[in-house]
Amino acid sequence: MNKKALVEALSEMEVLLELDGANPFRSGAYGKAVRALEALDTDLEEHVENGTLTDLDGIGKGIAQKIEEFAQAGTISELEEMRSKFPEGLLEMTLIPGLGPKKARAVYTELGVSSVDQLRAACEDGRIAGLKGFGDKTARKILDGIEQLARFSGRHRLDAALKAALPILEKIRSLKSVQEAEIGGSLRRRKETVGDLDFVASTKEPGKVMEAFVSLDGVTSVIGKGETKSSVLLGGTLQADLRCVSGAEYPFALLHFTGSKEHNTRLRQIAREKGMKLNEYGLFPDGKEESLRAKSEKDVYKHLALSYIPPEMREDMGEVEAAGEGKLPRLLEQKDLRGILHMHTTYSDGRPKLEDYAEWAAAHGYEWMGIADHSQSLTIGRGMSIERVWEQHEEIDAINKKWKSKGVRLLKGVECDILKDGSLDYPDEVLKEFDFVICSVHTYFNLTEKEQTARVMKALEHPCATILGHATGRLLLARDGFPLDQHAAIRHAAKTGAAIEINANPRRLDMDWRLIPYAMEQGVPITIGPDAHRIEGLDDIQFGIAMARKGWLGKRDVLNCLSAEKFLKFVKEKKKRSE
DNA sequence: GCCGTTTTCGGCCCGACTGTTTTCAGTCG
Repeated sequence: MNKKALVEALSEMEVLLELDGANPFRSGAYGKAVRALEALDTDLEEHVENGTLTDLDGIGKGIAQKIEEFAQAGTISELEEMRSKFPEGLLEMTLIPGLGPKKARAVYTELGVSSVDQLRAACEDGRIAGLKGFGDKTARKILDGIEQLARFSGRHRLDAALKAALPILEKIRSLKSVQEAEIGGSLRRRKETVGDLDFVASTKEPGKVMEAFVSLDGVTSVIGKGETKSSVLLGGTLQADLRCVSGAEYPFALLHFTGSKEHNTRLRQIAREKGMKLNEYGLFPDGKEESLRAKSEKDVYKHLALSYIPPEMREDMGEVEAAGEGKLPRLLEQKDLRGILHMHTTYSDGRPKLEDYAEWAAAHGYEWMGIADHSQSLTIGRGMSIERVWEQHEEIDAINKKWKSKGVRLLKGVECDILKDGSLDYPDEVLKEFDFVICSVHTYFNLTEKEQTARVMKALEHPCATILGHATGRLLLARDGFPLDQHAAIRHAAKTGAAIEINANPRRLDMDWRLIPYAMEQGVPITIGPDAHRIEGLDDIQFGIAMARKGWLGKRDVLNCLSAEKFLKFVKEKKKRSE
């Protein structure tokens, strides 16, 4: 069964029910089920076969039945029925910022408007402004929303968002009236893509801060400006929100605006169970108007009898329960890493010379660098011929001699293409000369899921295959990955003793962090690779670490934290296991 | 539609801002 299609179908149910004016808790239940499915780190099909769907939190009898129907028939009869009630264009209309299901339904029933184009016309000729509950400003807002929808998908890559946010944070912090300020939202949680930028600040003069915020450089329009909250558009495409609170409220506000929404909901439920109310201003015991005090987020969690949950984990994927039982892992930190692997040099399509990486490692306190240039068949990446491999190995030996006293070592790796039939891109006698082999798919993306899965699994069976590189080949916001049964690939990695890479390049961040818990459960170790083609690309390791943290990884789970000798020992053991 | 030793009904997290109202609904996060 196609999980993505199922998620889309259930999401559509949610919107259609909203349009239909159904009980909001009923439509919301579909949203909750969708999140449960997205967070699912086990095999969906197993749940369907074993009839254990209702074990999942948020999936009850009704939705389980619909999932089973979808698995059988490929569609859901009630969905088909609902679809016939509303024209297709209405769904698209609800994507327009500022236009929700209620207004969409009103323009449809009152004016017969059933597409974005018709809606634009109705805004322009004044019909919208004439509707009850609508006005000139609403019509204009809808037009703006339509334009915004057409111009960009609404999401931004983590690296771009961070780059835009940091200078703004600096400016907010530099304001005299601001005491503390921080980035919140999905950016603080280090999601691989973010919708907008959120900032939280503590101040005694929110008006001044609001004024300064809406007049920042780069602000192209002001979406809203209130006494304590403002939203602006940066460069016409990126929305930024700032919320101001008092110093005492700040920890609660930071927690609230970091989210996720689902995490907050869980925290509020816990607060209620303890006879308290949690909101962005404080934590209030029932009947009292004064909040419990907190100096930091840590104190808020403490009041709820939870250990501190780092922002990256706040996705309601079991972290609240684990924090309640004191079972949160100690998350990976940059200082835990001893080596970095997966970088390209002038031997293939990278800009740095081999020795540049040795220098960088010495300057940044790393013990080893796993060089991994492209293999011979990837001509577009200037892959290495066998002769070039020998040349590179000689040069690495020479560099290692020179750098030994500085405690830096280059490892002779390769990013070896997985060919169409699942075989590797060099003969065995060449492969065995590498210290490690990252296997990656760069070609034939259009095979079926079954074929791709078999292809990747076969590659992992090769004794010399150490690591599966960027598992799906996805490019965030640009290209979907090729179809791959990642659960099966993970199980096969476990069986063959292979590791799986978190490709830290912010365009990829592949394998997806949501699959990491499953890899851990199966006992598959993880490597973090920047896939660097320039020296600056090595800084991308931070994004890989962030994904590792989102996947609850600690020092023990990540091969980068081993010494070079221990890492090579891992490679050897893998060879033995697959032979 | 989901959920449950306050359980099979009656709840379901909470608040800011906007635009339209004349006290509030809709949208968003």
